[in-house]
Order: sequence, then C-alpha cells, then structure tokens
Amino acid sequence: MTDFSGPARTRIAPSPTGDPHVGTAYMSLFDRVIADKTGGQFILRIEDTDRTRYVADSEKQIFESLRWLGLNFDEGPDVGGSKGPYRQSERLPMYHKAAEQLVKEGKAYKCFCTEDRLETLRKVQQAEKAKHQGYDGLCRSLTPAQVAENEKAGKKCVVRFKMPREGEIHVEDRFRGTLKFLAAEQQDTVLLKSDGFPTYHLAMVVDDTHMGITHVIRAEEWLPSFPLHHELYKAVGAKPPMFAHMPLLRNKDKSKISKRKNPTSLLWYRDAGFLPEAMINFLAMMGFSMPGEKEIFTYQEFLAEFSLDRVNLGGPVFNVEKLHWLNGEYIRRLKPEELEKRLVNHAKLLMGREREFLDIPEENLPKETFLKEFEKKRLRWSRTLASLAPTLMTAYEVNPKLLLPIIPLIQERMHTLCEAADYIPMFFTNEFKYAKDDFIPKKSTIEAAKKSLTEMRAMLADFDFNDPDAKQALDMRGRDKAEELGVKVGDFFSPVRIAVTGSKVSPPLIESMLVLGQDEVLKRIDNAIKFLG
RNA sequence: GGCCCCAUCAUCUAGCGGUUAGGAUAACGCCCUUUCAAGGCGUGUACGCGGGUUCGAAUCCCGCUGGGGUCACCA
Repeated sequence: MTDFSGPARTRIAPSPTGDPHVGTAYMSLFDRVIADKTGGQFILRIEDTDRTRYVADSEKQIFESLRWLGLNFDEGPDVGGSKGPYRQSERLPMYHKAAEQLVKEGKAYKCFCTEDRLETLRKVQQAEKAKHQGYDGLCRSLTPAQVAENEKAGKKCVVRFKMPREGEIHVEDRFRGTLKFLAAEQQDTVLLKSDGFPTYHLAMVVDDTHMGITHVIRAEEWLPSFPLHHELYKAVGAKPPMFAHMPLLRNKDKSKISKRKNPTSLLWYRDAGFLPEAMINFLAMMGFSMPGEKEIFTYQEFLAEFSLDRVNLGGPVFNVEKLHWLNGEYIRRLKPEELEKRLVNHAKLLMGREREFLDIPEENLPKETFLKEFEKKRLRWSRTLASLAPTLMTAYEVNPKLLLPIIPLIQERMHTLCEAADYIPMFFTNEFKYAKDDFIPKKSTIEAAKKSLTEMRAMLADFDFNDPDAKQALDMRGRDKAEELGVKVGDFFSPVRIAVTGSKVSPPLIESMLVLGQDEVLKRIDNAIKFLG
C-alpha cells in the first residue's frame, strides 16, 4: 500500500478542443478512485492554452459528461477550490514567472528561431533521416548581447528548456519501474510560446506543483516526454508526483482510439442510450480486473477492490460490442420504475433533435460491422424516440398507468435506451404499414390467416381483460383453438401479432394485448380483417 | 527511421514456477419458447518465436518477431 500513503490529490486536465473524449473519462475514473481510496481530492483543470484549437462549448460538455458519469470533481472551474484558477488561460502570470525564473537561472533560454527555419530544419532532418530529429539548439548559445539585440529588434521569441546533453535521465513509472533515456537524444522543448501561452509541459509542472497533485495518472503516449517533465520538476525545485502511465484505449485494429474508427465522444455514448454506470463498469474493465473475475460491478465495489497492482499494461481494444452487452445487463437489473424514468429522460434528451438523426454520410460510419449496423439503427431509434418524447412524457407524468406496464415487456429486449424505439411505438399508435403477405405464416394461406383473426377476435370479444389470470387463460385458449383448427400454435398467433402490433417482431403478444385493452385490440383486429378484405 | 512502451483465445481478461491454461463478449449448435429477446446447456479458438535459468516454465532472464506510442510555438 505504498501507493497510497495519505490523501491523494489527482487531476484530469483535458483541453477544450472538441467533444469530451472517452479517454478523458477513462483517466478520470482512475483519478477519482485513487482520490476516493485515500480520502483525497480529484481536480478538474482545463488546459486551454492552445488558442487555435479552442472550442467554446467544449468546456461545458466536459463538465456535463463527467458529471453524467458520476465522476464529480472536488475542485474545478465551475466549483472553485483553494488552488485556482482552474483554467490555464487564467493562470498565465504563474507560467511567466516560472519561465522568467528558469531563464534567469540559466535553465531555459529565449529562442528567436522563426517557424520557417524550424520547418526547413525538420525537412532536412527527415530527408537525411537524421538519427536525432528535433530542435538543434541554435539559440541555446546566444550571448546576452545577442538576446538583447533580438529583443530590441522586436523579434518574437519562445522560451525553451535546456535539457542536459550528456548522461542518462532516469524516470520512475509506477508500473514500469525505472525508465532510462539518453540525454543526448532529448531536445530543448518549448515551454512558453511566442503568444505568451505556456505549452503543456510548463503548465503541467507549474500547475501540478501549485495544486499539490500527488498522483498523475495519464496515458502512455506521454512516456516520451517523461524525461523532460522529470528535468523540469528538478529545475523548478519541486518533488515530482507519482506517475502512472496507463495503456492507451485502442481501436479494433489496435491503433490509438480515434473518432474515425470508433465513437470517442462521451456524448455519443450518452445519446445512444448507454447508462453511465455501465460506461464506468466498462471503462474500469479496460486494463483493470476485479479479483474473482467479477465482470459486473459498481463503482463502490471497484473502489473497494482497487489497486494499481491489478492494472494490465496491454492496450485494450474498446469493444463497443461488449459494452452493448454490459449495458443490456444493467438495463435488465433496473427496477421498472427506474427504467421508466431513464427512458423518459432519455427521450427528453433527444426531443427536438430529430434532424440530427435523419442520416449521416456513409463515409463517416465506422468501418467495423457491428458499429456500422448499430449506428444506422441508433439513428433510426433516436429519431423515433425524439418524436415520441412528448407522448412518453405525458404518459409518464399525467397517466403513469400507461407507460409503466409496458416496461417489463421491453426491458429484457433492450441493450440501450434507444432500443426501446423498436417496441414502444405500437402502444401509442395503431396506424400500421403492414402488407398482406406479412399476415401469412410460412407454408400457410391468407384464408388461414383470416381464420385466425376472426377466431381470435371472437375469443377476445368474449373475454374479461381484467381477469387476474388473463395471461394464462388466453394462452390456454389460444392453444386449444389452434389445436381445434389444426394449425401450429405459432401460425395461429402470428397473424394476430401483425394485426395488434403491426410487426412480426414484438413484445409478448398476450401481455401486449392486455396492456392495450380490449377495445383497442378488437379495433386493431377489425382493421386487419378489413385490410385483408 | 531514432527512441520508448507492450505481448494469454477474434476481443476484454484470470494466472504472479507445478492448472486438463479458467471466465466474459462475439460466433456456432441444442434446449426453453406464440415472434424477438432473455435464460440454460454445449462446441471451437490462446500462452508469437528462439535461447537460457530451473527437477519443472504462460509465469524469471536475454534475443528476435509483432503491435503500439512518440519525435510541433497540440495536448
């Protein structure tokens, strides 16, 4: 338990450059659990130092999606905290001060190289296939007089860090132990950009130090810049936190997860009807495993068993298909009242957004089959649910008796909230677009279908829908009737299913009929009989 | 290409010197069944390769191979 000797302070530092990323949630989960495990704090810091990629809405969406997942932060831009501000754009003086100090101490230097020079340098290095690519350190040897001259001329400059040039740099990763890098292979990285904003490297060290971060959980992609960070901590005279580099979430082809090949937006998962607790469970399964091979577990259980020793370093493929299954498990475990609530809220979320779900360009569909199919269906489901939302809300709020009885019939058929769209509409409309052929079971005839309908109609007209044993009674009578007519039970019920539900695939027929009520069912059967002529 | 990381079924993984290498998803088959599901049962598929260490390696070491990441005034 040397990992957690006292209250830990962890942080997630996303940059507001687009949709909230699933990787952000992944790291946040581990940050949150470490904070909880130690009675510490989890902090959200917005890394908005890149003005060119800044997206206005992004920050709000990050707050929203983390909270949707239950990954609440103890300190952050919209909740405050004693170590703020929590937006890097609001902490500029701190970075300037740190940069100036480093320059003054000779640990960093001003670099006046133009973008053009750097670009040609890069091209030459690539063409030459140079062993060590990167900044050549030209300005490192500038005399104070030369610097003054450049500044007087009003030349733009950046501040670069003076990396050691000889020896090895040893860094400590929680999972991998000591990692060794050759100093000669490092380069003098930019700390402060010419627009006055810091780069990630400077900002991270300054902020993590100031905010008292004790454990940095970040993706493996940061490993190459780890030596720089290590040296930076040394340069500012701060003790580095514990670093734990987690594996990268992967696409199906094992490359780093990307939105071209896999949905990466948390909003996508939310809109598609994945439950936050299923998402958390799934994310926790990426790289971490519970003792006893438990696969379905709550955050509390995760917290109770969590240990960095149970983290697996192989990059896990983010398999939406398995998430889909997991989500189904969670849906089935919900109390009907709870599922009802979630469903209505989900419809509310989608309400008025029909246009978004009309269609999407084919080329934007993920290549992999399951995702492609799911996305097509998801758009259809979302559209249906979006337009059904007012009805559902009314049913839920004004007449709770209307929606709740339907829930048990659809609950075990759904994997995502959106999938309710396959089963719910028939309870609210009887305008079906069926064809005559739909009524005819295989190897059967239209006459037989009509016979089923008229027989069933007669039976139902004379049946007490309020009978407590209605389900069993109807089932038995149906079977008897099928036998009497000399047809298969399935063939007998099939035309009725089309008539009542409008589809060959539906929730259980008898229970659906009982929910619909006698009048409505008879009406639907009459409609079908009339339709068949 | 340089540097770095990683390596058990298709996928998520259990395993931390001795197991018939286990579970889950997906696939397939059977059962249940008025459709679709859900559920039950079952089948197939894995320790990348080569050296060591050891009485004994999926487990430890080395090399190779493979995969990934990174080489920006992005994070």
